[in-house]
Order: sequence, then structure tokens, then C-alpha cells
Amino acid sequence: MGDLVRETGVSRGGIYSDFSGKQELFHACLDHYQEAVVTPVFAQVEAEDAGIDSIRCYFDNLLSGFEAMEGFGIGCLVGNTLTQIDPSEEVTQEKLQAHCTRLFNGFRKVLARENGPDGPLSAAELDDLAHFTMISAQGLWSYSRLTDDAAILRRYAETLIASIETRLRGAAS
Amino acid sequence: MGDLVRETGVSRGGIYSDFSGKQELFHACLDHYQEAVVTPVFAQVEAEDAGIDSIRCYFDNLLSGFEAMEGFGIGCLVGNTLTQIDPSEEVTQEKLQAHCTRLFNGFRKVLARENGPDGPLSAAELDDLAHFTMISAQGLWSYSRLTDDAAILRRYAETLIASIETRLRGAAS
DNA sequence: CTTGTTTTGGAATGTTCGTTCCAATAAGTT
DNA sequence: AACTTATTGGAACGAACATTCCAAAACAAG
Repeated sequence: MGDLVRETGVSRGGIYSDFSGKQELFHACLDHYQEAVVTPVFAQVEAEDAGIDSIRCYFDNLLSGFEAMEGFGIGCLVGNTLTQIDPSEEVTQEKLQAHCTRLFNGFRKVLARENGPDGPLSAAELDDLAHFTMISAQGLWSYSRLTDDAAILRRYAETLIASIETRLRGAAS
Repeated sequence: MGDLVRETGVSRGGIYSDFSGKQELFHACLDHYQEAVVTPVFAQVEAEDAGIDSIRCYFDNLLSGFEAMEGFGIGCLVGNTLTQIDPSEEVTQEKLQAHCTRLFNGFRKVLARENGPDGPLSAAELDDLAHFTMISAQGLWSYSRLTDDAAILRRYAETLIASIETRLRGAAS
């Protein structure tokens, strides 16, 4: 709380008059992160006419972020919270789930569009592939905290996208 | 610390006579986790003659664990630590890196063996694929904390292994 | 049994930190 | 200016908790 007062310039009383306590404040942070950070970077994937390039572009943006920083990263607020929160803290848990569902839906729509009406992938396979993309992004964020070699992360993303494209082209499931 | 005393039955003084403090104790926990948890479950992948089935089997064991528990999981000590530790805590950071390197090497050897001397994949591609497997496992652990639907996790692992096999069979990179 | 050595249970200490409180100050209103 | 209403800076309080300490109990050796 002292850090917050110092960094934001808002007084302790000010914070406590707007939020009932740290917990509520944190929930508000997650909401704010969603619109201030996730929405801009994910908007292209969520665009009505987005194709597979929007996914490539999404990962490319993440990677530019990794490459821009020196040393180790601090990860993503959602991803970090995911492995820090007590699973019984339901409000937070639901916000994290909403985030993951949002990513899933975004990827899912793009993949379905790219697959087309008579593509090689069934609805269930599209679900799997969208989950695969979403969960892989989570792995990427985690590992970005441990390596300062952004090239590894970039190749990870390339491998991921290549395997998505292979599936869309109709390789064996 | 109170929890430790209660759960282990060791007295406070006992703990502090064996370890200088919480930090050293935690480092010892990571080491212990490595040999008590990671080694048994990863041994098959590290076996001299392990093939791709050992990787399948490795993920299958993880998934059996996910399926066996009800509700949300608590994740993996290494994976959780990865997103909880201050990156400037070097001792821990090095232990986490050693863990990831271990997984990478294990997967890498299996993939190289499976690829054979004249397989479709270059050394660099084998590196990529081993990193891909290792980082994907991390994503799996993370997401296992958020869903109680183990089927999603299982399909994730199946998708991962399918894409590894596709690559080994020589699909486009 | 006696003496010396470990180990224990838990009180005591010191620190960190979330939260509350309030006098002082600033801002707004008539 | 006079008065009311926020806002601030920071002291104060209380809870949580890591660490230390120690008298009592358990144990070991002779």
C-alpha cells in the first residue's frame, strides 16, 4: 500500500475512500488491465474480419514487448495472478476465467473463419485449436519471466503458428 | 511458518536449527521437489532409449493427476514459483532455469532420437520443438489452476503431441 | 540414577503492513 | 471574506508473521 501511495501520488485516505480495501482495489486493477492492456492488443484478433494474420500479429506484438525490455520480464498481470491467487477466491477466479474465455472466443472465431464452411477442421477441432492457442500464450508469458533470450520466445510463437497453419491446411489430427 | 510447524510436526526451533530462515528453507524445498516429484515423473523421458511414447506418457501422467483431483488444481511448485518470485532473487531463478533446462534436454534427446540421423528436422528445429514442448507444459500447468475440466487439458496435450508428430513426419516448418 | 545433550512447545520480540483516524490544508460555494 | 466540504500527510493502531529465546521435557551415555 505504501508503494501505491508513493507511485500514484494518491493519499492513503484517498485510496480507502474509493475502495473498501486491497481486495476490491485489486479487482478493479484486473478490470482496468482488461480494457487498458488486453483490449488494445487483442482488438485486431477480435475484429469482425480478422484472419490468421491477426493471430500472427498478436504474438508479434507480445514479442516486440519482450524484445524491447532488457533482462527478465515481469509477465502478464492475468497470467501472474493465475498462479498466485488462492483458487477459492471466486471473484478473481471468475475474472481470470472471463479473460481466458475472451481469448478463446477471439481465436476460435478467427480459426473458424480461416477454416471456412468446408474446411478440414470440425467444430470440436476448432475448439481444441483455440484452446491450444490460448493456453500456449499463457506458457509464453510464464517463460518470458525466466529467459532474457527473446529469440527463444519468438521461435516458440513461430512454431505455434506454424502448427496452427498446418492443422488448417488439413494435416493429420 | 505456523502452517509448517503444524503440518510437519517439527518445532519452530527445529526448523530454524536446520535452516537459516524461510528463504533457505524454500530453496531446499525446490531441490527436494526436483528429486521427489520431477525425477520420478520425468525419468521415462530421460531414459537412454526413450522414444516419442515417453513424451506421450509423461503428459498422460500429468493428466491423470489433473483428472484425479476434484475442483481446481494448485499447479506445480516450479511453475507457480516462476510467476511469483522476484526475478532478482537469483538463487531461485537459477533453480528454475535448471529445471527448464532439464526438461528441455530430456525432450530434446527424445526428439533427436525420434528424428534419426537423416530426419526432416535440423538441429535448430529440434531445439525449437524441444522448447515448444517444455514451454507448452508450463502453459498446461498454469491453466490447470483455472479449469476443472480436465478434458480440455487432455485435448491440449493431444493437440501438442499431434503437432510434434506432424513435425517429425516432415510437415512444413 | 546422574549428568550432559537435544529437542520441544510456546511465549516474547521485532518487523511489516493493512487499515483507520485526524488535524491541517486545500478547494469550492455564497 | 466566511463557511462548508473534500483531500492530504502522516501518525497510530492492530493483525499477521518471521525470528529468537528459554524453561521444561525427552533422550543418551556413563
